[in-house]
Amino acid sequence: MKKDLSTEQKIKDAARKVFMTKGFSGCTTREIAKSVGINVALLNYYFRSKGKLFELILEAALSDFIEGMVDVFSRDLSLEDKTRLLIDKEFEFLRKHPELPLFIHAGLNQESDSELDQSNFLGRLHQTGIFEQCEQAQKEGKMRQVNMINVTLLFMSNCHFPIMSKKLICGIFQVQEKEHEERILEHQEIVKEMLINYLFPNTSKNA
Amino acid sequence: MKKDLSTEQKIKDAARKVFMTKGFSGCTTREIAKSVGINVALLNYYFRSKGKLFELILEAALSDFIEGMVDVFSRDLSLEDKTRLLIDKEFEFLRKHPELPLFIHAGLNQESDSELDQSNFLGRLHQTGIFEQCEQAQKEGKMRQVNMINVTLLFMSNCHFPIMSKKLICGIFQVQEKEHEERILEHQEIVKEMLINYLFPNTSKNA
DNA sequence: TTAAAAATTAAACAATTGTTTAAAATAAGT
DNA sequence: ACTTATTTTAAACAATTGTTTAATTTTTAA
Repeated sequence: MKKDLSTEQKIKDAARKVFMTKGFSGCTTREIAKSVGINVALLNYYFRSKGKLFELILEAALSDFIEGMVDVFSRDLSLEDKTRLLIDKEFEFLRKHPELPLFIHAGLNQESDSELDQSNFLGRLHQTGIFEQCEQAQKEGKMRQVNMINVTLLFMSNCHFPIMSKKLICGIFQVQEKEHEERILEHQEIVKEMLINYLFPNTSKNA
Repeated sequence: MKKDLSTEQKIKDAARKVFMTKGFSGCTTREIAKSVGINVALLNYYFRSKGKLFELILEAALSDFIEGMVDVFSRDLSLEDKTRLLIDKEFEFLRKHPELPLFIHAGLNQESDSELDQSNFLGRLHQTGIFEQCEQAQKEGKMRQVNMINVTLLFMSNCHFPIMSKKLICGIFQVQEKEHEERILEHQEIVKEMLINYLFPNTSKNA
């Protein structure tokens, strides 16, 4: 149905999959090459080194995640609706890419110093006007007075952590994958209600 | 002042530090041995292999974390007070061991199948009577009807994630360590209020 | 003191690592 | 058709990996 991608893209796809599940030092260049069906040397021909390839994948993963936020923030919606939509979209996205959050955090710790600033993710977020919208709502007393970093932490904590802690939760509570999925589904609703209630206390006193 | 520990313990301590910051496949046995000041072979003399040593450290890390919860749950306090105390203790603990959450999650993913059940963490939690206390409170309408897995997720998400996402947050928002610490300090209060309000909606309508 | 046990080391092991070199195959351009 | 780039490979490179063996030092105990 698909296929016939360029060799360069096929390597990227394979590297993404392998790096995601095993981490940078948890896999070998030969492993990646083998999963594409090419020679190891070709990997260094397209990308200069294992490290360079990894940075590329990590950067793309981070971008994917940020763009998801930008997409929601750019819409013409109330803050409450944006919050709800963002949480729903994020859970939906993470269900398809559950290994992403752990990969990003482990990956950032791998790199000596995060060259994360050059991507200008903050700029991308600013462009959406989300910060002004929050500032305005806070001025009008519609939104709780909370720093935007803390707002981001609230959102990310409650969306990302439940997904990335699957093994821990299943291990501690001795439940199977099936029940975990149900709990996550319910958690999605819990998080929406809790965050909306906390961030916009006046407008949503009736649950 | 201290020192004079057994060689076995010194290896464990060094391994913990190295594994925590670099992960299992991100470091070498020689690196650990060197940081203790011993020969590589001695590491395999006390612990049979790198993998065995790692499992030991991971197990201990998980235990540390669970025991913190058990300690709080075992006290004679109301659920609200236990929640507040648990969050405070957890943030305090994580400030001292910020690399712990990421280490645990990455470590669990490293292992083929989590032999996490044999530790009987669930049993340790049950012994504290926390589940009965919650069940009782939920029956009396004092606590929101939420599955204990979801309660745990709420607690862990909001305590662990803010700490483990330090590099990501500092990278995106272009802030230094100092400001991040301030945000975390504030976040601790935010999480306490938000969780208390959500889990015990009737008793704490006045913030 | 001396013999057995435990702790520690140096050296070697085979396997694997990321990367490079030089040759071969394929594609493109004329 | 022929020459030149481009893509791909096989092989080798030196370095590093976890682990083991055998010898040596240190401790224990009789």
